[in-house]
Amino acid sequence: MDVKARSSSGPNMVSTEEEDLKRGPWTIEEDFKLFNYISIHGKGRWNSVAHSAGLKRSGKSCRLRWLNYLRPDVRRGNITLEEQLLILQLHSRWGNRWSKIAQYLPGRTDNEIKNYWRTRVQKHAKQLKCDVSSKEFKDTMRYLWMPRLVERIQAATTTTNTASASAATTSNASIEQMLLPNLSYYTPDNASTVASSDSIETQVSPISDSTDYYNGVSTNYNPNQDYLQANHESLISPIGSYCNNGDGMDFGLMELNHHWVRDGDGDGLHNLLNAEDFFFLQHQFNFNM
DNA sequence: AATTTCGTCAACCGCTCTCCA
DNA sequence: TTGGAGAGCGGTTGACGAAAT
Repeated sequence: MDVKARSSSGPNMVSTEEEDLKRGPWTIEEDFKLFNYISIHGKGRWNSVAHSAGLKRSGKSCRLRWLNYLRPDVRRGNITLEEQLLILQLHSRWGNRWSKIAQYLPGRTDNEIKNYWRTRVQKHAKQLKCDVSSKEFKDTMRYLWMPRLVERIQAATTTTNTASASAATTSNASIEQMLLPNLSYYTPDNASTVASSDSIETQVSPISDSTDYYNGVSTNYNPNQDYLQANHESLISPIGSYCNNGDGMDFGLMELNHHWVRDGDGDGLHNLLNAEDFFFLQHQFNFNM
């Protein structure tokens, strides 16, 4: 938050002609008010939502809080390998179009993806002593990093196969559909074709037109539900109240989220690059310089 | 054990876009 | 056609916990 910009009217408050607007971290009570208001009335105009919900917040602030934290379909937790790969692919295509990239990662927010890129990817670019926008770094991502991620995803999938054949059938289908075309996509042999093509758009599908893509995962995970219910016993259940108010309460999206494997793979063990990967990449990168 | 540095993430700002009267 | 209001987007910042010294 921008402390410098805060008014002298009090902590976390900013003066306006109409009222003092609160800023800074949201309290549980504020979350509760906003969540319950939208559960009952839907979203509407954010300024009126803020006012009607009894929040001394700007509409902008309410919108952001809803989108990044409170909405039922938001996913929290570590970025999975599949998501990492997708982010790299989509960023190579669109650059810093975070909201566009986020459309392809159900439940992830543009803010989260942006943070991920800045903290993880840019960090590794720095470690490799190159600019994240340089050709060298992009080539490293394309020809080394992404195939490496695919290998690890496939390895993880193989492990899953051993553990559970039926679950792996679904998982394999999803991963292969998403990733295997990209394995051939990111090869030096077809680099010139790839660099100028629109092929990514044909390989990954946005939420709106790819229902097949998300089939078959049974996990029902709603962290916000956990959070809010843990803190507010009287809170209206998202499940119970969202289905019929018709203004953006999209439980279809919650179903779509289930596509992503939630097995804890996004933890330290599977961060963007583990030590082995990093040495591998560093060696390759220096070799290519 | 205390201090410093680093990494992550929530939330803000300012700008642009879109819609509507 | 135009101007205002609201929404959305990308960049940036500060708080805070974890890791390192």
